[in-house]
Amino acid sequence: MTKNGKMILEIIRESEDHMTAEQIFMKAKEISPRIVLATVYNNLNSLVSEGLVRRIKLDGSPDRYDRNTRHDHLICDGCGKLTDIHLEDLSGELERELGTRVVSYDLNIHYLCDECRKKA
Amino acid sequence: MTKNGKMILEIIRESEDHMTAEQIFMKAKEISPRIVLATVYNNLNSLVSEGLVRRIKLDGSPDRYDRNTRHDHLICDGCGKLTDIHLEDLSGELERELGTRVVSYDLNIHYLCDECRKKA
DNA sequence: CTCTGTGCAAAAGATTTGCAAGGTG
DNA sequence: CACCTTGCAAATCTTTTGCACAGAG
Repeated sequence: MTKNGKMILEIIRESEDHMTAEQIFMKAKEISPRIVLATVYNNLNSLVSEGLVRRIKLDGSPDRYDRNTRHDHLICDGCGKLTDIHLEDLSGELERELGTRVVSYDLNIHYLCDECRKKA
Repeated sequence: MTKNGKMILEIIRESEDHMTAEQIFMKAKEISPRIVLATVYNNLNSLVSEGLVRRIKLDGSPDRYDRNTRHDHLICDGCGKLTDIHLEDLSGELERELGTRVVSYDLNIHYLCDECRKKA
């Protein structure tokens, strides 16, 4: 793994929230000012295909990147806030129901967070 | 609902597969040759926010549009094939676990289809 | 007559690519 | 020396927007 790759993985692992490529790029520039956005994208693509990083596709905003430990996502339909939750792994159950090997799955749950529920 | 809106909804409802905006545009042009891609996008956005159509975001290819009946998706990581499956509704279970009202959820299961499994 | 959807062209946003150069082994 | 990542700029692809007009109510 390259220096830039390591740095980007580290940035993602250390971050509390789910960063966009742009945000990762900003952080990376603090460390290595000559880095360029394309390099961040290249590395993100590698990290995703190696399975070290997870890409989250959202409606109406750029992709987010997340450390790849098994968990699910709670998405507020009001403000777009994205939160990690740790539900039990459904893979076994899904495999039984489907009768085929499951590589992985994405479970994104849409809800309204407290603030947005109050407003509505 | 407008004429174009109805037509586009009809195209999506009648289609077996999960079409891109471009493909919907092609079909729409057969019916109404002066229609323009932007109009298709506008209508798709309306249909999605009215909840009549579901938008599926994929990695590395344009969004797909799907009739909005509760179901889940099987995505082959080899060839990208997208299939509908009908698992039981998990909303109740999720609400119990999360202790909050669930608006909806997306469950996308990654696997390898028969052909891709043979190749691998 | 007014209002909203439409066609059109152009813009915007996100991501990818081609290429030359640089660093590492 | 050979290779692969990088920086850079430009391209690409998808989707959105501004505007003038047409058609429906």
